[in-house]
Amino acid sequence: MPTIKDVAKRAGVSVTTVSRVLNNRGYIGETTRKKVYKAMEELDYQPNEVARSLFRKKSNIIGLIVPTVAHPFFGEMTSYIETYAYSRGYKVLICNSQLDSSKEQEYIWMLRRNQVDGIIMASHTLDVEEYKKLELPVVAFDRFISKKIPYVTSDNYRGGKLAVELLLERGCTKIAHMCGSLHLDMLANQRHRAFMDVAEERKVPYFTVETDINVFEVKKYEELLLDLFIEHPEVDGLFLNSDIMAVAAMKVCSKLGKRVPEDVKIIGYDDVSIASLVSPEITTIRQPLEQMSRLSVRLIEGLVNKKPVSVENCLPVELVRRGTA
Amino acid sequence: MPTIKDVAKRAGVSVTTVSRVLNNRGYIGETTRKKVYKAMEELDYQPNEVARSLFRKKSNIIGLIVPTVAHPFFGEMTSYIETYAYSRGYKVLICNSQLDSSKEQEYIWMLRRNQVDGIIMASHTLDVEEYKKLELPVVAFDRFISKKIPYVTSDNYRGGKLAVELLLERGCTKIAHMCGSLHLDMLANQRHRAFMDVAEERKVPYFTVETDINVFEVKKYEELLLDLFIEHPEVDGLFLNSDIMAVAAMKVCSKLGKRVPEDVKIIGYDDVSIASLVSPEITTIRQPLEQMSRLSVRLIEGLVNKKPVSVENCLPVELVRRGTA
DNA sequence: CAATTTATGTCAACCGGTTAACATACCCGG
DNA sequence: CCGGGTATGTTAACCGGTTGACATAAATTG
Repeated sequence: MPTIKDVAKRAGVSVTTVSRVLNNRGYIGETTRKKVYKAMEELDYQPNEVARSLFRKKSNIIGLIVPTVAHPFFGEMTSYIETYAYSRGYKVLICNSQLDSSKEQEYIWMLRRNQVDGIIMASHTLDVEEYKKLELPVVAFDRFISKKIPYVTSDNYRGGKLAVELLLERGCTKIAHMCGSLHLDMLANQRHRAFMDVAEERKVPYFTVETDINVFEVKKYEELLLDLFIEHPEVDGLFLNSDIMAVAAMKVCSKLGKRVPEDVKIIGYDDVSIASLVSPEITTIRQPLEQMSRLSVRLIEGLVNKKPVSVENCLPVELVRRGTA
Repeated sequence: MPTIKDVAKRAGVSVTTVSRVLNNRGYIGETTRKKVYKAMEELDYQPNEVARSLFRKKSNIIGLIVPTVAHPFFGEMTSYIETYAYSRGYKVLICNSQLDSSKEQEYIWMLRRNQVDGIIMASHTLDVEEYKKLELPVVAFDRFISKKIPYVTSDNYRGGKLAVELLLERGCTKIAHMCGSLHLDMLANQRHRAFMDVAEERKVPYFTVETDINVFEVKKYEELLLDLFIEHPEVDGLFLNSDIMAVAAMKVCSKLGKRVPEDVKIIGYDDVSIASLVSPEITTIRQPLEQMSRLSVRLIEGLVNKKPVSVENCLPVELVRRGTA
């Protein structure tokens, strides 16, 4: 790998001059500039960003911790985040925590050792205190940690409300909500809050199916839903916390000979691309994932540049009526 | 952020001693070691990996270029790669090229500037020459570039063969294959080769549906398949190059009132998790994605450590019989 | 023509570690 | 008591850039 010295030698100028060309500072003559560019080209030179990062104390790298990028929601989110971050001059180090808190802690340490400029946390299994200790810019995705740590979310309560209301509007009389662990302190739990509030207010019997703490195992979804229908065959409305769960629900219904939406109405969440790909298409609550992703990056940028940023960033959700409810 | 100097001062030892503790080299007394660890803990010190990378000329970062991590196949792959890489001491910088060659080129430059130890390329839209120029360790995913560049793939020809043979075994009389651009020089194109070979040998009429060069747009899949059925309503067997396409195919069939598998048999490819989640479950050709991912990382490691590695790495595929064929 | 402005160079320090070379000193065993 | 292993320190160079201070000289400008 050629270094700046090689470039200087080849162009017949000093290292300082090359650096000045590279960073566009100070006076540089046109001919010199051309000479330097030519030398760079001939040597196929590219500045060593590691050296630059060291000096500048800025790596232009964002750490992104997700449960797993294999889950379509986080896959899409990661794609949006990386694409936008790149357009802003940032690179993304990806971390799959599997919702395992010791892994999450290790990743945080690793990111710190690697001098990332900030961390977007879409997995939070640690105690609040651990996050507060971080002197790094941190943006939480879908979780409130403290008044100091900005977070991005969408209107989960409203999402939950819209979902149940749709089920009731469609005439459901016994409904269930399947969600992730309610022990993890995530704002997504507000969907369940809304679900219960509305169900109770309308005096509709309801059930809750909580998945394991550390699981995106789709097989598990099926089992749990099967159990639900075995215990409560009269359930005729299902609110699922993700579209993936909704797909699983459709399968379980089909297995049990229940027609969707005739016998059972199903409403998912997120509006990932698979939701509109299956048949019937899944009625769902759409989170503005692209906007949320971009906003996360902008918040990190704001923190990095010591600009004031708003702590609470809640974007609206939208009911997408399709075939399953 | 505390530096090694702060630790030295606090522990009352020299910087060299701290470094020796950190790197476990030379003689260190037990009491000194303890003092140093204690100081590190008290200061919450972590060594600056940027500085270390600079000195060692090794970043322990792998660049991963995929078309988009939003596609389940690449999402799952990325998850496997990152998890395995992390267990081997590597971090992963993720790049979504969108199958856009100028973006791909930019990402390659970026990765080089950032001194990654190697690149796993699962998107290759550039001319072969561009890749050969790279002095970096590169592993290609599903593409043969040159005898110098190791690649990981699975037995695409066999996969294609298994797929068509299954369709024929199931009695299909008019079949079609939907695949990505055949202009991108990917080993996945061998599936189409096999498809045609078998169809011709068995004298079964067949059609090819080629998607656009730069697309994972699922809407497009539907349109193309709809067009296919409008032009050739007698098609009764569909081989799709991904499970996502297969899901789209099921939807199109359902729209047209064709039952799967009774009227149309469908076989997908990859066996991503969604394949066994929809109903009916998708019959598919399984690529050993986890093994392929791990192998890619090991190849990078081998190249980094100047160990001899085999150029051709083709893993077996497997027919997974499920509900759609 | 003097004063600026422009253009470039030299030199050294710095970012935060790592490492080789060399010095010193203690402890232990033969 | 000498020699070698153990333990630690000092110093300086290095990784590949960046930057400020300062010097020099040519080109512009008023």
